[in-house]
Amino acid sequence: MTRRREGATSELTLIERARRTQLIEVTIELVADRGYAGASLAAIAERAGITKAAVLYHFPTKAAVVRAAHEHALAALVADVAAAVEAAAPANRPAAYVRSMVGHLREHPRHTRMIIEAMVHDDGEHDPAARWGPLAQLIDAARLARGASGDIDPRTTAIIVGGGIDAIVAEQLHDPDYDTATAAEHLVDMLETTISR
Amino acid sequence: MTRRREGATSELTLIERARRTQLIEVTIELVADRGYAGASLAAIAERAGITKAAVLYHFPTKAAVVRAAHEHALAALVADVAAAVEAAAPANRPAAYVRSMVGHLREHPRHTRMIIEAMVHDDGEHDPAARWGPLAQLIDAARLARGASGDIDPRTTAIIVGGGIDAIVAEQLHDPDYDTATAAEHLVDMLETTISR
DNA sequence: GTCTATAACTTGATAGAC
DNA sequence: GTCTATCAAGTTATAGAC
Repeated sequence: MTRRREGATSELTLIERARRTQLIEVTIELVADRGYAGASLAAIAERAGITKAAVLYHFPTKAAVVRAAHEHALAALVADVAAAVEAAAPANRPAAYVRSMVGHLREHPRHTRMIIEAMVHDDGEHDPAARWGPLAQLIDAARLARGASGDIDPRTTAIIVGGGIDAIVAEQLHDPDYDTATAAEHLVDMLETTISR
Repeated sequence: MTRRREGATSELTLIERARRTQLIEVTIELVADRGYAGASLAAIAERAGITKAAVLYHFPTKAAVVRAAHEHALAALVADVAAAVEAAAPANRPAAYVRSMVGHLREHPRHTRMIIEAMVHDDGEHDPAARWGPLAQLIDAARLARGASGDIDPRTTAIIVGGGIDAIVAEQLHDPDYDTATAAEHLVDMLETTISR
């Protein structure tokens, strides 16, 4: 009975890749629907149409399944935002960051819940600086490019804006009619005013 | 074997009130330390120094214990913020709201975790408008008092600022040295600039 | 008013048949 | 490669003794 290691995706057969992908997808759906607590091994197996033991054949532990699901959702977000940011001029990158992140989260609501759940629940392992660090750097660079001279704290600005993004997305999760694009522009306005000082 | 109903606190004896209070306190601590998932009936009973059955004598279900703990933390926050807001002139109330909420959450970190956990996890029952509604009203009133005329959306402003408050407090939870007072002033600045238009 | 004892169930995980 | 069968440990909750 061979047991799949957590990494080493390069050595997996096609059907194993498919199963892993399927398990990651149902786990994301499950976490989005019922939260971390509702994503039990039994529930994951049921949604995938296989047994608990079969799930644990493809992943060493339940935690590994959830971790893989989280990493999948996060990687998609990071790739999307990074592409949008790099396509913008340095002075406009903070705005591009806000717009693309709100846009991505709106377009992938289940990924969003997965990421939020992991952020809140992943005990200790989560580093907040990983969240606000990149935006803080973009703000610094943008201010340099614009020649702004006031003394703002990029860390706090990034933290506040990050929280604003989360809140906008959370609102849209509850009220699908909420206009996140306009809200994002509102947030961009506030950010622009702050960093232009 | 009489069974306590959930409400009707007025009819409780003194020692029952003490037990209820104690159970609420240990539950808040437990949720703050280990999250919703870690706050099992067994854990609550152990911290309170009684048995699981004894806990369920004072509350009908485990969910009722957690609900009571959440309501306790929330009531303290609301009372504190309401007092600070009412003490301020209408034009300054949005700022008072931000300062007092950040201040309260900083001074009661365990209550904070409890409230966040409930916000994220309380399935569906939670109404986001209850969060941004009051601040949106304060913003409206402040703009009226100042004679501001631009067209901002109080709802979105309130949502963004609420998210900013959460993010500041979350950061302080992870880095106790983070200066939330200064961060709150930063957020107040952004808010003031927005609503003065 | 608080306990012991236990019911009834779910959890994640393993061993071994096929 | 996926299954059945089983596991020990955890969960909430109840019944009834004291």
